[in-house]
Amino acid sequence: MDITPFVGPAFRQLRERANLSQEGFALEAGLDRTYVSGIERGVRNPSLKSMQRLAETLGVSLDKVFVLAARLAKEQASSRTGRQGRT
Amino acid sequence: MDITPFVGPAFRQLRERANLSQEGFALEAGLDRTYVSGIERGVRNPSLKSMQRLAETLGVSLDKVFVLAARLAKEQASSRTGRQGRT
DNA sequence: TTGTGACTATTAGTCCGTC
DNA sequence: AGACGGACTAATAGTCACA
Repeated sequence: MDITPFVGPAFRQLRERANLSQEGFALEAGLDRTYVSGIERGVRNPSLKSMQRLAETLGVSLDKVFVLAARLAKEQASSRTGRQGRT
Repeated sequence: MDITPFVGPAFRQLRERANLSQEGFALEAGLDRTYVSGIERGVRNPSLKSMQRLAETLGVSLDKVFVLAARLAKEQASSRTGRQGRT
């Protein structure tokens, strides 16, 4: 299962949970706002270190981001087959 | 916690568990052997897609690689404090 | 069977802006 | 507040000869 399209959305969800704007988030992480935008939309292919920086800024361990991404991937897969995910 | 130095070793551990040589593994993944070597040793900073490709070749989801990496990071941290990890 | 330095082509990541 | 584009520089992808 390819979870790469869901890593960006996972970051976005965590950022929104933390009540950060994209720009504020990017600034804190020391990255460009347009780049973070691209990552969240899944159109960029970030490096390991970039993702680590983003995770660190959000105060979560990187593996949790990927676990969330995997969950999002499964939710979308099951929504297409009508199966119910975590409520 | 920065788990980036443990992502490469996590890949290595999974590869060895699968009884693959670095060369055979690289070949299957369609990558250069020396490139895989660099990733496993943690001297490379691979992109999300590169890691996805490696995980796919190993037949595991990417989040599991990161969970393993996080476990390795914790094990090393606790080994320095004398605490015992998973046996 | 793997590690390493050096290399080029490609992409990550920045900075300017508009919508 | 965020999507999106162009042009740019720094870093990575991917390869090789050799240890």
